[in-house]
Amino acid sequence: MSFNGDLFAQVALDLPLGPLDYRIAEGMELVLGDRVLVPLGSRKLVGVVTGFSRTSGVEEKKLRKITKVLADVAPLPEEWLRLTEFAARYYMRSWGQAAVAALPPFFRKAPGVRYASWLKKVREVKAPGVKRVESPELNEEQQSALAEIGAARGFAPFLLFGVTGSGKTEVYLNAMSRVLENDRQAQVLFLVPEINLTPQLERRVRERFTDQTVVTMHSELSDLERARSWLAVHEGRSRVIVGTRMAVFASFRKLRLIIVDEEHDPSYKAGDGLRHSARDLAVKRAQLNACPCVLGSATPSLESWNAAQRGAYRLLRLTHRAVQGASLPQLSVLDMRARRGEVLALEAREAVDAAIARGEQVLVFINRRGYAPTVSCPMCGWVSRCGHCSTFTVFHKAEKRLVCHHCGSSYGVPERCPCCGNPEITAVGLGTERIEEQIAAIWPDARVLRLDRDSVKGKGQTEEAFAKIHRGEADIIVGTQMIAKGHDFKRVSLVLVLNVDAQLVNPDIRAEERLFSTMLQVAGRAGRGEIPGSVFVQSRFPEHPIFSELRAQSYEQFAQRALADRRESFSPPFVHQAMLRAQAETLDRALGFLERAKQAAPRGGDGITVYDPVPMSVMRLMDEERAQLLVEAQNRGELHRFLEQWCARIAPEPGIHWFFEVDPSDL
DNA sequence: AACCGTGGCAGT
DNA sequence: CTGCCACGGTTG
Repeated sequence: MSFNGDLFAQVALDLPLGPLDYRIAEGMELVLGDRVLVPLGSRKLVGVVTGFSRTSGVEEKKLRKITKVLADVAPLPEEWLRLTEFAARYYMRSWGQAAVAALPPFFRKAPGVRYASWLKKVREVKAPGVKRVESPELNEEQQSALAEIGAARGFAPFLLFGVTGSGKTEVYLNAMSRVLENDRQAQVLFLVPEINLTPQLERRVRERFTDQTVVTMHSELSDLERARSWLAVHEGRSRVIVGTRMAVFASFRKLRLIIVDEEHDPSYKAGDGLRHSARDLAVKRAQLNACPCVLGSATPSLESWNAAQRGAYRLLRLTHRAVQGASLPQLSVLDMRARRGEVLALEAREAVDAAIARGEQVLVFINRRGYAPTVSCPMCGWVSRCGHCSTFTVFHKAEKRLVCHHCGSSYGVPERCPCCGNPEITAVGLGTERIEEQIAAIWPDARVLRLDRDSVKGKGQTEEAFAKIHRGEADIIVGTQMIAKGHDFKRVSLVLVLNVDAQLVNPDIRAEERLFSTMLQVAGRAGRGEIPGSVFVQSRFPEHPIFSELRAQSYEQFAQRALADRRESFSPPFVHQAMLRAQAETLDRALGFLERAKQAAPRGGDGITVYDPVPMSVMRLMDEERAQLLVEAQNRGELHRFLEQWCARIAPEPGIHWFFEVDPSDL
């Protein structure tokens, strides 16, 4: 559809309103998907043309003219409009909020005086010189996975389930290569959880496609770089894009394949804005493009695993480690019940001694930054809390600060208890800093390296720290999640996992799934080279079924049990959920609003359950009190019909900020 | 969401 | 009488 004597255009703007009608000036060239500059009140905003009409239901005097067509960039393609329209409906936002937010900042802001010269810079492509690498023969399993992807016609979702080191990346790269070779215009989208934690993945893609302009898209790029990548893909100059969750909204000429690496990773879920799941939208987008979508993981999300079991996704398995000489590590659980106060069990200490003596490296994994999760007064029970959030503040010893990990506020450490004056306040619990300190005390001659968000600032330092490990310049590495992802540590033979118990008793239904996935990922760091690996997990719940599943390195066993639990407890993926969330100055205001909203809810069918409003687990965040209300439905279509009707009936209240979160990931 | 206009109230 | 702020309604 394009402008054809129509008088009005519908323009989607970044407002909680549907597209607005604008008059088209005589002689103005305009097509669907054009970015336009329009007046709104006293403002000038960039919007996207979503439709045309001969008439408008809006009063004559209200209608205003489109100021300008931003025609120096091609219009957004139809497929992109369909995607953003779908995302807006699905996640309960206006089309404009989904569409305009999906554009890089440079293209969603009203052009300034230097727009033209900037656009020239945006069109300059910088191609880093990389040597081509042909990365190895495929084994039989990899070949058959590749053949199935290659044989797919139209929309075809795959779940590539492959153990750590089984060579999923090779399958991705070959599938991409085929698509790029078969069609000179075809483009591929490669989604990754966090690009900075997997710099070698980006490098592998670049080394493989040296004849292509490979671009990246993630939040750490500057506005100029993001605009550059976006435009290169939009104009078809780049056919390979590697990016984080925002990249699912890139604009393509001819998207023919989507890869979602580590599809289970929680960072695919956006914690702000639309609150979308990039993985789910990737599947939807593949459907809109009638192309294959490959979701890959060693520990798939239970949603994807279930979809594969139902036959909705085609399951591809890689069961062998493709890495030469690598073997699965031996995993043992150390019962910590009888050893209160001990940080490291005797067996763990002996294993560290032995590994160091052999000149091998040890990884100590603890998923908590700082020295201790809180400081407390043993006399009166006072604990350090954030002044802006309902959270404890974490003690960071090196900086001598108490830091809120939710809002970032930091406080001085009091000399004595602010409550009773007791001069002996103590650090409670363990963090990476404290483990580093204790390990240095037990093994004074070992070279200890700590790797977490506080010890390395920025990409350069992170890469340098990893390089140090690879060069063998550290004996014991203490770290968080950061050390779990993607790295092939050739000299690591022993992994210690501390402090998993908090996750085992976490009421969040997804906590166990996340724990299983991180533990398996961490365990996979041991024994990737010539050296056989072993893993020790310390827990006070050694009988928990998750450990036998881990010991067997059996994701399938875990998934079967976890899915049975989910089915029994009527949890996702067997029900569909949405959350109505409200923020206000006081908790009572937020809860009161939700209660009134609940009263206004339409009569849902039997398949809909509307729960009572409750405070969120972190009730106060940055001086805002937060509460939420859960809605569950047997059927997704029914849930969305219900939400749409409900949304229209919710009366806004002053001082209340509210929104829906569809498919919430943490309750 | 961001802006404007209204109206209440404090300060001159 | 003026100026400031808070609130509520509107934006095409």
